[in-house]
Amino acid sequence: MSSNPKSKSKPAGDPQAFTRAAECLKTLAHPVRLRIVQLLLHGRYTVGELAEDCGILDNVASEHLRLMQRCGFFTSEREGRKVYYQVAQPHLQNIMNCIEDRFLS
Amino acid sequence: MSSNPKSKSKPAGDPQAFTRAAECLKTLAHPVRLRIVQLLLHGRYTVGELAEDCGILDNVASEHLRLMQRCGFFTSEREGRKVYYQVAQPHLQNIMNCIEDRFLS
DNA sequence: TTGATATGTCGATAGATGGCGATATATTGA
DNA sequence: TCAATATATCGCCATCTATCGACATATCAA
Repeated sequence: MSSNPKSKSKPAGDPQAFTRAAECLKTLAHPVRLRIVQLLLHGRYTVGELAEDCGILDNVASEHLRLMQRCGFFTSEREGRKVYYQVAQPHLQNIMNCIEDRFLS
Repeated sequence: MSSNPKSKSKPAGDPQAFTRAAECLKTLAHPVRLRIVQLLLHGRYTVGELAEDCGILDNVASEHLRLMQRCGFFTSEREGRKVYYQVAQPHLQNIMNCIEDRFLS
């Protein structure tokens, strides 16, 4: 009998997968970006609308959105001079549910 | 009719809660720390065992563990000269399930 | 006690990150 | 065309982060 009965066998772990996961989590791990994800899970918003809600400059919001878009979280559509962002990664809802469950309730 | 039918009302968001959530997520957002969480969700391990599995120096593993312990992820128990770490935060399993679902399968 | 093992802490350093101002691009309307 | 609006990008800089080597502490066994 091992002193560690739960782990007769260690879970397999592909280091590259952990690296990719960590990159996406790091992108999520910012208060403004979490708020943006929460908002976009409830609808479409423009850069300016998100910036105003978060109390940040438009260009800063634009950079946060670009980071998250690179992770595949969002897509964007231009309508006139405005650009609407929306959620593209289905798992974002699950992860946000976990976060809200732990921190926002 | 709004052009944004999903969000008649924006979700409430306490900025401090987002800050706390972001701090914990940032702690999780590191490939080695993700692997450590995964291992500890399957059993108890010592600093040296975790370091060896991750291919890092013992003192580096110790620092990762200290960071995560500060977030309340783990507790530790000394047994002789070894220190065993184990999961203390119940939500870790849920969040790790989401991450494994997205990246490790 | 002494030496070996296991873990923890500290200081230094390289690299990454976040936010700002300035500037660039795109779109619309006068 | 020109000016106004909305978004995106760039360079700079202050701050944070990860890692390492060195050292400190704790425990055990001879």
